[in-house]
Amino acid sequence: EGPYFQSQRLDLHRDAALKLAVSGAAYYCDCPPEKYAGGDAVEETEDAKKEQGPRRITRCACREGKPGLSAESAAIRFRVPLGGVTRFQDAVFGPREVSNDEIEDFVMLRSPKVGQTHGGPTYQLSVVVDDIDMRITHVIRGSDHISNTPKQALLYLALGATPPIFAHVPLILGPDRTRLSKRHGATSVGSYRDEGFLPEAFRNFLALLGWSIGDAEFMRTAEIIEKFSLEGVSRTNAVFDRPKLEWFNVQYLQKLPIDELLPFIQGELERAKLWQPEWAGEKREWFSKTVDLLRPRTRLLPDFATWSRAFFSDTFEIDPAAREKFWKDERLGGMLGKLADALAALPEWNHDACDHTLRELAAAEGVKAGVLINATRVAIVGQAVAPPLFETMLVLGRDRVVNRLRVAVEILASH
RNA sequence: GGCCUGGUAGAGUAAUGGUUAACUCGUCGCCCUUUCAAGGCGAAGAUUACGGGUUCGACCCCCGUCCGGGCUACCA
Repeated sequence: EGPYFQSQRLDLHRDAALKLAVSGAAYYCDCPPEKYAGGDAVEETEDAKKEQGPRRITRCACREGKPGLSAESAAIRFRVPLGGVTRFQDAVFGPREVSNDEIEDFVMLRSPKVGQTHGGPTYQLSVVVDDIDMRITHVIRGSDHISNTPKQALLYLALGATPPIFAHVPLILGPDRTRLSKRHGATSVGSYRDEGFLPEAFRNFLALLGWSIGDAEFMRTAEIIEKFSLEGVSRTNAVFDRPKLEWFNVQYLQKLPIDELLPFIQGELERAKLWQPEWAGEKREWFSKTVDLLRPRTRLLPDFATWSRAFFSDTFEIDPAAREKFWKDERLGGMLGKLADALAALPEWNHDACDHTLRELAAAEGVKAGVLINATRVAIVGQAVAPPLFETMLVLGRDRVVNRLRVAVEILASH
C-alpha cells in the first residue's frame, strides 16, 4: 500500500481530536507552552533544587473546562486519567506498565497559527489515527520511542481501538556510544549506496545489529526474512562497526552469483562514464568474465571503476607508486620491448602461451620471472595490484597488451 | 532532576542455574603466492561493570552502587 502522506490526511487527524474534545476525553487549552511544558528552564528555582529537582506540571486549570475556547483559539490536549496505570505489550521489552501520573496531558492538535482555523496534529495523534485506519497490527520502531508509547496506548483506547503489538528495537550507536547522528558521518542508507555498498550486504549487516540467530553471519535477504522473529531481538543498543560492514560487502562481492552482481557493476561503470552498451549484448560474456576476475580483489563498487579502470578503458594512468615499486630495474625497457615482440608473434593467444613466452624471456635475460611479471602488470593495467597476470592478459586481448607494453617502453626510455 | 532501559574480549552476538564462557568482525602470526586480496591454519584478547545476597552450584535469580543510552516539546 501507499505511500501515504501525512499531509494529505490532516483532516482525519483533526476530526479525531475534535471528536475526543466533544466526548470529554480531551480538552482545549490556551496556556503558553512554556508554562505547561514544565521544562527545566522554568523550574530552576532554589526551592525546586531543594526538593526533588524541578517539578513538572502535567495538569492545568484548563482541564476543568475553560469557557470560550475552541480549535480556532486553543490547542487540544488529551485528558490523561488521574491515577491508575496504562499498559501495553512490547514484543521486545515485554509487558509495559506506566503510572498515569507520569504521563502529561499531551497536545494532540496544536493551537492555530495566525490565519489558520485550526492547528495541525502532533506526531502522537497522527500515527495512532493512521495506524488504526490502516489496521496496523505491529508497530516496530526504535526504542527511543518507548517512553512515548503509553500516550499512544491511551489514544488507541480513547479512540475505541485495540492497541497493536509494539516492538521497540535497540538503537544504533556511533563509536562514542551516543546515538548515531550526522556528527558520526554517514547516517542515511543513500550515502552507503553512494559509497558502493551492495544493498543486500548492507541489509545483512544491519539485520545483525540487535538481532541474531545462532552463529549465522552471512545470510541472504530471503534467509533473514525466513528466520527473523521479534523474539530474537536484543534490548541492548549496538555500536555501528564500519569494518564489519565492509567485510559483509566483500563477502557479497565474492559470493553472489555473477549475474546478480553484473547490474551493480554496470551502474558503477555508467556513473564513471566507462560503460559500453555492447557489454550487455554481444560482449556480455567477456564482461562477465572480467568482473569475475576482478571481484576477488574488490571491497566497494567503485573499485571497478578506479583501480580496475584499465580493464574497461584505454585511457588510464600508470600509478606512480606502482612504477616506483616494480619499474626499478634499468633493463626493463628492453625486456618489455622484447616481450611485446614475442607476444605479437605468438600463433595462439592463450594463458599457457603467454606464460611460457614470459618465463622464457625472463630466463634468457637472467632475471626472475616475478620481476618481469610485476613490471608487465604495471605496464598493462597501471597498477601494482591486479588479478593474476596471464588471466589479465587474456581478458585484455593481444592488441591491448602489446600496445600497452610498447607505450611502457617509451615511458621507460624517456626517463 | 524525574521516569524508562541496558552493561559478556576493541566491535556485533551466543551460552535462557550445571564441565576449561562459544561464534563472527577486527588485531597479530603462519601457509598459499606473481602483486594484492580472498581462502586455509593458529594466537593474543573476558576476574561476564562493581559489591553483596539466594543456591550444592550464578553471565543467568534478588538488592545496592557505578557507568551508558533513551524520554522528559504545541519535533517527529
